[in-house]
Amino acid sequence: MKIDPASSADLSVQIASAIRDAIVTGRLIVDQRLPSEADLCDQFNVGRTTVREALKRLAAQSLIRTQRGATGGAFVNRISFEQAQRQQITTSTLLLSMNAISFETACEARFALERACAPLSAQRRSADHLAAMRAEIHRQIQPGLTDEAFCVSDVAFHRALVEGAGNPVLSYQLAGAVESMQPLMNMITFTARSREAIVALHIRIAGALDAQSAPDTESALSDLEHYTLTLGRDVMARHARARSNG
Amino acid sequence: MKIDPASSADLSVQIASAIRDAIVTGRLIVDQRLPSEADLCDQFNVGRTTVREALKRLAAQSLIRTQRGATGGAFVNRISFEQAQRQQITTSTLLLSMNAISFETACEARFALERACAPLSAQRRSADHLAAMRAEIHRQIQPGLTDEAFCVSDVAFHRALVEGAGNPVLSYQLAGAVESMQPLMNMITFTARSREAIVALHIRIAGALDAQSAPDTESALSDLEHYTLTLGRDVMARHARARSNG
DNA sequence: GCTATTTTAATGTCAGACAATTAGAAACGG
DNA sequence: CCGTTTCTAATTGTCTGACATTAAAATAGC
Repeated sequence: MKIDPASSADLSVQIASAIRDAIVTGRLIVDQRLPSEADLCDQFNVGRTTVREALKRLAAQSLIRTQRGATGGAFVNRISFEQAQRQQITTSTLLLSMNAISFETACEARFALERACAPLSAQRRSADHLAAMRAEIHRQIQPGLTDEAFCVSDVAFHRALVEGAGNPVLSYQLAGAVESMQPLMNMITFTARSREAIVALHIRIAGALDAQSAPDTESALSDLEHYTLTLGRDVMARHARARSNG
Repeated sequence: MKIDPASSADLSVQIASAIRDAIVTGRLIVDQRLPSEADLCDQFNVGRTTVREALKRLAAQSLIRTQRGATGGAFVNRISFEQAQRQQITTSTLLLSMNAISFETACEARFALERACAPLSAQRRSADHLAAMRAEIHRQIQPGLTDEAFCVSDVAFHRALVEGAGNPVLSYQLAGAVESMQPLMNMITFTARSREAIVALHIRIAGALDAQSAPDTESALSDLEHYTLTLGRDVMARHARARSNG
């Protein structure tokens, strides 16, 4: 592992890259201890500040974890699905909020991805998944439910659908994608009437999965997409009218 | 923005979280300049080292960028699709390589996701996308092509398919997912015979998209999935045999 | 042999200094 | 007055040395 002190790039960036590369290519393996900060200073011929900033960069990406104490140090971290998903969600959420993504585009992507797991979910969903979905449906018809709680329940419903596919990789990718689009979705405020329609579609989806019918699941999801899109357009139109009037 | 000096968590972690929160919730907006390091030291009542480590953590997530000089400082970064995707790919690649994901699981997820954009791609693909796919097919039948180059071309082919859907959000999610699974896919070494079969399926896919037929595209993709799975199983079996013999 | 204490090796934080970079202000020359 | 050069100031990047904190291991005491 070498760095180029003459390079214009910051030393801490170079060191972080060098170590990251060692991890990605497998030269450093999970749970292996990195040299101590002092050793790294010697190896790279830099001050401790610089080494530490490099390590913090890697820690921010969950590539390493650090431990204090006599037998402490920095260790290559086995990244978990949860950690990876959390990072993906913050990145994607910011990406979407900062880049003027239209509601139509987000909605289309979201349901396209979700439909991807419909056949698998229809085939494999367990009784537990169905029960989880129906529990969320039941929550969604409670009269006093706030908009926020409705949205949370909505996410939980769709997550159960995704989990039903029984593929952790798919769950990871889809749940992250769906969740990162949630803020955009949440711009829709739900009238009593629209909640009713959404719950009706949720019931259709749960029923289709219960019957293990992939086509019915997909068509119910498509209908939900179109309905969501309609709701979104209404909200946009109302906003536009409000802007031009006031 | 406040931190708790009594908390067990590292100060630099707390400070990074506080600033991250301000960015995610929109209290700090894109291109806005953060206070200088010295100001942040005063605000949080910590040393400069601590502030700097917090900023490096945020920089590692592409949440901020820093600039030296008189009017320099740390600025909220507008994260680009490319940046976000690069991060997602390194995270996902490590996640998969570190968590004993079976080839079957990865393969299933990969093609499920790719099939998600088949209908959109069939509907919207431009002549450019078709041309790009056919160019890759042409490259793939070159006799002297290395395995590596074949894989690269394969990724490019599928990326063109995904881009054909004309949805940047979908492209971002799918291209990242597909690319992060590539190392697993690359374990397959391609015989001349298997290349031929794969190219034939690529031709079918391109043809289906040319004809704007979503069902044909999906079925060709499914066949490619099954064929890839077969290849993968063969490789695994060979490896297992080699291990038990040697 | 068990418990309490000390040692030790590591990371976490601080303070102060200097280097490097960059924009803008000031000085200068035409 | 304008363009060029030089200086200045603000800011991040790096180094050094010190001390605080933590946690495991070695040691001492009983």
